[in-house]
Amino acid sequence: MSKVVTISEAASIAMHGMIIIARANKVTNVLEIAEATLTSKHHVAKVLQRLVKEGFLTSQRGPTGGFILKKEAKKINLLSIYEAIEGKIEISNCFLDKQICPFSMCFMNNITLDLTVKFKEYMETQTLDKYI
Amino acid sequence: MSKVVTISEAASIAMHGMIIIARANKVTNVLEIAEATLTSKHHVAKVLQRLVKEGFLTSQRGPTGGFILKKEAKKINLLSIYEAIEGKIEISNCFLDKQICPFSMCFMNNITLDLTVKFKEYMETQTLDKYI
DNA sequence: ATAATTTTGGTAATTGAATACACAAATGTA
DNA sequence: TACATTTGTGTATTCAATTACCAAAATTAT
Repeated sequence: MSKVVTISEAASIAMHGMIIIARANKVTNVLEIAEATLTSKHHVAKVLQRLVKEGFLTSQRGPTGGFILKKEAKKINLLSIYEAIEGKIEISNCFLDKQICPFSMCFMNNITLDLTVKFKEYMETQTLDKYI
Repeated sequence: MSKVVTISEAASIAMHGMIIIARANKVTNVLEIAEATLTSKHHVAKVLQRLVKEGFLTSQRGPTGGFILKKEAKKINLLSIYEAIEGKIEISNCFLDKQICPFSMCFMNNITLDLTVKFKEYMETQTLDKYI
């Protein structure tokens, strides 16, 4: 079994985690998110740290500590979360990063490009408030 | 820079290689394909061997040896080549392989599934004779 | 103050893909 | 027959990305 459309666990934790926090509407900690997403708390911690640095979350240490949205749910879309973790999605060039494609017109570019653009467009429409 | 639609070098070599062989319409060896695809001959060798075992190519050892299509170009599509290398493409289940998605209706399944199906459908229409 | 809790940040371990290598087997050519 | 060439097979190494772990810093509550 293979996959063409791939999303790392990190990106998944980021997006699911942001939705969980948006829904909770209160300070939520690593453990709660790890349990809700069925992933390791270590990985969740690392991803949430990143989201803090990127300005998506505010963190609070100590007992009763955790994370809370820094911006309105309506103003955060899934694409921005995804790209905060993975880096900007590439929408051009050879899908294998060859400088010179051995074929004058690469047979694959069309389909991979097309699907990537569709993905980006969809993700951009998905704001967090749609999942509350 | 990140990617959502990913294709391994192995799968790329397989598809490009099959097109090169189809175009050449004669016995073609590892080195010729490695040079045309700008990849390592070791990797090419490994991939072509797989294609022989999977019934896509016939191999010929010794000087003047190499590989040639086993079936008509018209009867080979890119999807079958891709899946011969990567395994069948998964078109269902949670994109993170969780048995239980933490959300009643996973927000991601729709888009990843949709794109994967589009990819499969497109690749199935692409027979080798279209690239000769 | 002390203890418990939680984030933070650095490092380690794991995984999988890609690449490299060596030698055996087959085949064509001189 | 001897030699050069090419595939076949197995293994080993390298490399990058992902995931896991651990100790330090911060904060709250008792």
